[in-house]
Amino acid sequence: MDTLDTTFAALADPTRRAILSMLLEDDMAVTDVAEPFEMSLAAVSKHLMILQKAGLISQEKRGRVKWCKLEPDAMKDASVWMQSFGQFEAINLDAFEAFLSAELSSEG
Amino acid sequence: MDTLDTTFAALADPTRRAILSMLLEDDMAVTDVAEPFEMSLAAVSKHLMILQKAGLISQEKRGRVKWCKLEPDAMKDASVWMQSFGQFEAINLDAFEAFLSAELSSEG
DNA sequence: CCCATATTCAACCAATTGGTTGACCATTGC
DNA sequence: GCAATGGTCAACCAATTGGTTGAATATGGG
Repeated sequence: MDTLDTTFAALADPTRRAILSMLLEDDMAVTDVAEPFEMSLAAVSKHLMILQKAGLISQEKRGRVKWCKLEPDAMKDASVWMQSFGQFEAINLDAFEAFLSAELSSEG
Repeated sequence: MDTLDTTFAALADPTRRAILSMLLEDDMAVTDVAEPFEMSLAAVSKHLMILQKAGLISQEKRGRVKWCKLEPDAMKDASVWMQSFGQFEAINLDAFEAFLSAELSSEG
């Protein structure tokens, strides 16, 4: 299972991206995640499954409530992959990292 | 048409990602793009259409040959969107843009 | 215990996706 | 002119996707 496949596929749906944005604020219960969407709870539950399988969220059941938590690290591989394209075409990663450390040290 | 939808969907297929990687090297004719894949030319042609509609490549016909060119800027929105989830020091865009200007000015 | 709440499961459906094949159109070169 | 080359179109197919509904499961509270 290529993780880039599942990551990009998970991100290709606007409902799922909206859910991720919501979770950026705070962890949420499934029912609360579903509330703003004009679709059934079951549909949102499926979206959450897809996000979980992609590793983009984790879910923990406490009592009868299942809490959803953003797992932003799961975006890293996809982000790095994209980085080799884009306006990053000419990027020299080593140089960029050196630049970043220079920035950090000068910012004190 | 949400461009994030089409961008992420386009990137969710391994064949299309492979094509983009190939085009990173150089512009290519449709037939040459198709050559390494174990699928019909028509199938690859469809993939190229999807990439083009997502803006990730452009295609220009010269004679009977259609040339495919990577259009990396089309990844920018998606990249920025992902970046809002943080954690990725390495692709901090502000820093990256500063890096690019520094690169440009030093290259003369 | 019993009801309400929280969530998933299962069956189903329409639309989309990723592939095939064969016909078709455009261009090039002998 | 005509055959070969480059590429798309159209019809088709199986698998997947994103949604529905109704039933099922688990938990919590009076």
